[in-house]
Formats: sequence, C-alpha cells, structure tokens
Amino acid sequence: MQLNLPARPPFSFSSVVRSHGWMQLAPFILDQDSGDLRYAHQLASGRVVDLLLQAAPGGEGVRVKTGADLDKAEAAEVARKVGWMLGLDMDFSTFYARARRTPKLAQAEAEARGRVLRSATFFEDTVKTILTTNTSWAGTIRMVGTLVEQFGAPLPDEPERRAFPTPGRLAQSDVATLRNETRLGYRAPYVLELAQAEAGGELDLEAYKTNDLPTPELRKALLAIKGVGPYAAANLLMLLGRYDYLPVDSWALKVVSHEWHAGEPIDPAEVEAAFEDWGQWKGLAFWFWDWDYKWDYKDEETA
DNA sequence: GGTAGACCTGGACGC
DNA sequence: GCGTCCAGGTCTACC
Repeated sequence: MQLNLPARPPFSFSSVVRSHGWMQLAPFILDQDSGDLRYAHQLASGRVVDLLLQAAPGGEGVRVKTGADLDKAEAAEVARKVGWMLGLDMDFSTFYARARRTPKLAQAEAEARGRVLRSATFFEDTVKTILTTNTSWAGTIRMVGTLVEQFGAPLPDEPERRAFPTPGRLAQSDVATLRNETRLGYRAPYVLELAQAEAGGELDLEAYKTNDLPTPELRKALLAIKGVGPYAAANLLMLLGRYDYLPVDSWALKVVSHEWHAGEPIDPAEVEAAFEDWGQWKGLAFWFWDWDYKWDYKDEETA
C-alpha cells in the first residue's frame, strides 16, 4: 500500500530527516545510500506496521509505503502520524523573511530548513529526550535501542524489528529491570513514572501537540515531568513547534563560545543573549545557524 | 532563588 | 586488565 502526502513548500525530505539525530534512534532506520527512512510503528489498533518514508517524486512531499494492507481508519492514522513526524503543513515564511537578511542563515529557505524530525507520539519523543540528558550520544542510541528491543511490539514479518514501546507496556515494567537490564541508570524511575502517568491517564502528552497554552505555561507543564529540566523542556518545545527557549547543553555552550567569545568558557545566559532578538524564532535560528565550530553529535558516534 | 552534591554510564587514560 | 577520572543534565537538600 502506498500513500502520497503533500507538504507546504518549501519542503525537503532530506532536510527534515537530517535535522537532528533522531533518525539514528530506534525504531528509525536510515538508509544512508537511498536516504529512505524506515519506521516500525504500533497503530492504535495494536497492529505493528513497517513504514517506508521517502521523498515523493518532484520532492514536494513524502511517499509512504507499507507492506501491510491498511483499512481506511489505519491509512488515515498513518497519514496523520507521518504528517506530524515530518511537519508537512508547517509554515516558516516569517522565519525565512528574517533569515534571508542573516548571512549565517541565508541558506535556510533554499534548503527548506525549519522542520525537525519527530516521533509518531509525543510520549516517544519525551522518553527519547530524557534519554539524551547527562549521557553521550552513543549512550542515548544504546538506551533507546535496548528499550525498543526489550519492550517494543515486533513486526509480524520481521520480528527482530520492533515499534517503540507503548506507555502501557512500559508501565508494566519496574525500576529494577529498567535500571539493570535496559541500563537506563538513574533515569529508570523517571521513564517508569512517565509511562505510568501516561498509561493511567493522569498525563496526556499527545494533547500537547495541539494545545494552545502560552509557551511559558507549556514549559512549566513539561518541567513538572521528572527528568525534564530546562534543556529537555526547550528541546521538547522545539519538537512541538515552539522556539522561544533554547536547549542549552554542553554543545550549545561550545559553539556559541567559539562563535562570539573566542572559545572562552561562557554560561547559559550568554547563549540566550546571543539569540535574544530572534523572539519566537530563537530556537530555530540557533538550531540551523551555520556555526564556525563544526563539531556535532555525529563526530562522537563515528569516533 | 542559588548552590553543592549525588545520580549512572562509558570512554579515556595511566599503571 | 584494573582502577581512576571525567563528561553529560537533573534532582534534592540545604542555606
């Protein structure tokens, strides 16, 4: 079965996929040669499907292929989820108008930068974000991979590949297993607590995708999640399309320091100050800035 | 409100 | 091979 989904121009499938490191995290698999992205996903019905995402001919959208025969409701769910993951209808025209006048962002529109790859559910993105904190990128890849391997539902025709675990499945686990076998370390209780809250209905992360709370209030709600601090909240807000806060981590301190402070140690306030006048586009300007300092997470992975 | 120390893991390094 | 140190954000207790 095949779906062709249009995107608001400008759109580049490759730009979205390579917007950050998510395509290296299970259950995503990126084919480096073709640029195609595979994603195992468990639908609301419980069925696990393999989605092959690729640039549509002409580059104006995305083509979704799956070996599964989807009924009407399942096809609509896949279209909705993929639309969210790739931000197909997002509009960056205001950002581009400003970026055109900024040499370090001059290519943003031509390269269709702005969209960042997201997981199918905000629960998945929240867990993944917690697993990026206080560890190396290789550690994040390992933890997410093990979590999917141990708790994800398998694809019927390819059982070694699994979907990201549902909150309900993770909620049935326990801290000792997550800590010692999944090797999440001290993050184990955070992930378990999050899964239990989501599965029990005390939390509805999926609703965060569409709610219209002012960003500071949404941030406050995210900060109330154990394991989510200022960096993780800003990262999650970016994934929700809110760019008013910067995800200041050690990488941010490094690139800003080399860009404007001759490599001298700086504090988070100086990172914020560097992008203060970008207002609601702060996060995007920061994320797609053409830094002088070229180190990024990929260096660590291939080191 | 600000700060110090603890939390885990894996990699680098010295022996 | 073993032990030690360090980097990576967040939480909690304390001032």
